[in-house]
Amino acid sequence: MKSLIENITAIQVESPVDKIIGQLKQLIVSGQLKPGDRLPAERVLSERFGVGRSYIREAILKLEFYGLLRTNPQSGTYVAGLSINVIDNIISDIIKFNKDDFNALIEARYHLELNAVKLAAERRTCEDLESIKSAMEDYENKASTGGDAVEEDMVFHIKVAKATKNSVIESMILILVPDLIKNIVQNKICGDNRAKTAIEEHRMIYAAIEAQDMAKAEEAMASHLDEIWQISKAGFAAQHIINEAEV
Amino acid sequence: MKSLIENITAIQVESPVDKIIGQLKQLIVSGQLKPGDRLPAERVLSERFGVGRSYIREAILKLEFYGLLRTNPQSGTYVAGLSINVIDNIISDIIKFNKDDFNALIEARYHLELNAVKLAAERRTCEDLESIKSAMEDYENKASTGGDAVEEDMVFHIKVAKATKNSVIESMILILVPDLIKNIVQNKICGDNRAKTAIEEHRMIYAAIEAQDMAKAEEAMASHLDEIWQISKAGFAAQHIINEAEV
DNA sequence: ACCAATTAATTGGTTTACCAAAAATAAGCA
DNA sequence: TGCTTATTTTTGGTAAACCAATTAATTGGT
Repeated sequence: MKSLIENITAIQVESPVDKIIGQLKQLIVSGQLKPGDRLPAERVLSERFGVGRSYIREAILKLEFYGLLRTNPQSGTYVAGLSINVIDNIISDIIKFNKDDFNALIEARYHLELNAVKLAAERRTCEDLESIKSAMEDYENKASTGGDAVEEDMVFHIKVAKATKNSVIESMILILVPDLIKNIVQNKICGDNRAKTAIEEHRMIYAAIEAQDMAKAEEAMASHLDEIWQISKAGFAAQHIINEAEV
Repeated sequence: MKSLIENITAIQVESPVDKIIGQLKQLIVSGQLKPGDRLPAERVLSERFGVGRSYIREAILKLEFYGLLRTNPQSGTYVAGLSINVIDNIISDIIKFNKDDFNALIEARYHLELNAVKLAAERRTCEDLESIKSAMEDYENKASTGGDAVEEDMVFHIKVAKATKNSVIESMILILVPDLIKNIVQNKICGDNRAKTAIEEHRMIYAAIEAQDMAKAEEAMASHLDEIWQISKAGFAAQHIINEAEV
């Protein structure tokens, strides 16, 4: 049964936009399109790649987000003035950017939040403190009534991220949050014991941020995340065993 | 003159998709659209918001990237099963996610790369070592001939990121790279002296990764980035002064 | 031969129309 | 009455058409 599923999923063709992105990459690495050049008109690309213009625009949009293209209305779309080597490297990863690797996800979160909590402790305003405390209490109320307070937990962490006053770090954590939630509920990390200890850990983190003690904040966050990480790894292993059994 | 420019830039209206995202947010926070619900059909939303369907699709695409929506072909688009609080928080930040805050950008990069280099030192394979060394030599060749080797520098850091074996961290660094380059060339961080010292710093980093010495790798990277950071801050201040003078 | 102004062609922005697949509904049979 | 099977409607996927603005070309005058 497992092999059947694998065959099916293996068939799935890469999305049209990724194919287009790959083609554009080829144009660039082959030298037909140099950095700084203007791209052919969207209509031309559409015809050349044998695909609707919608997909061309979608691909351009994606590459624009990564800073590889810059489009001037009524003028044209231009390749960034980066070296071919850089463009090549980045495009290759855009195509395969997925957050499905749970281990990588948890690990990235771990490092990000450790840095975030330190900055938060250093820079938090009184308003930050208020909103963090409020989120913490929401979590405690939900957790003490027995429900899984995964979302409330995440709000707590989001509020901490906001206190960093660094919009880039905040955005990165925000990007990971939905996938983290998916991971946590999937591996059933939220048990009664866990909720109790998490409440204590949150309070430790909050206290450290309030005291603006960066070292203590980092330590508290590390122990908080470490536990989640361990459970996640165990859950992942268990899931793996189940999958193996299906073969 | 400054005030004139400011007035012009202040007029810029938010893009249609951001407006749509804001509307969708309103639908959700107002309770008309609950987590898990299916969104109205794209055509309906298009008519309701008085805008073309392309924009609706674009907005959905963006929200999908952040994990807030999930669209099943030929079935419908669904709101993620997250609490309204979480969704509200995330959407608010999607609209204003820009990497134009150079201080935040450099700072985020600093922390990301410090973590990355540690992981790279721990996990690098022989192939990683090869590609890092190759990138390093490319940089040295370019820098020693006098040219600004900003891109080559970035390739070096990208290769280090690849060695972390963490696709999430790698992708995050990749997202920042183009903006980092923009910042560096804008602030003219690349001088002759700088290139010389950077070569030495790169070699230190490489040596630490080769020796799999995590602590040393972190230290080397920190001193490397610290210098860039200082110059960047100085450049930013100088730019600020220039802008002020224009008033 | 050179410059200015007007026209023609091309651009990305935006909307609309068309398509196959999936769901929901209705009809027909047991 | 209950279940299966057509059929219709609705869905997102895809392509094409229309628009205003910009740019290039051409024309006319000097």
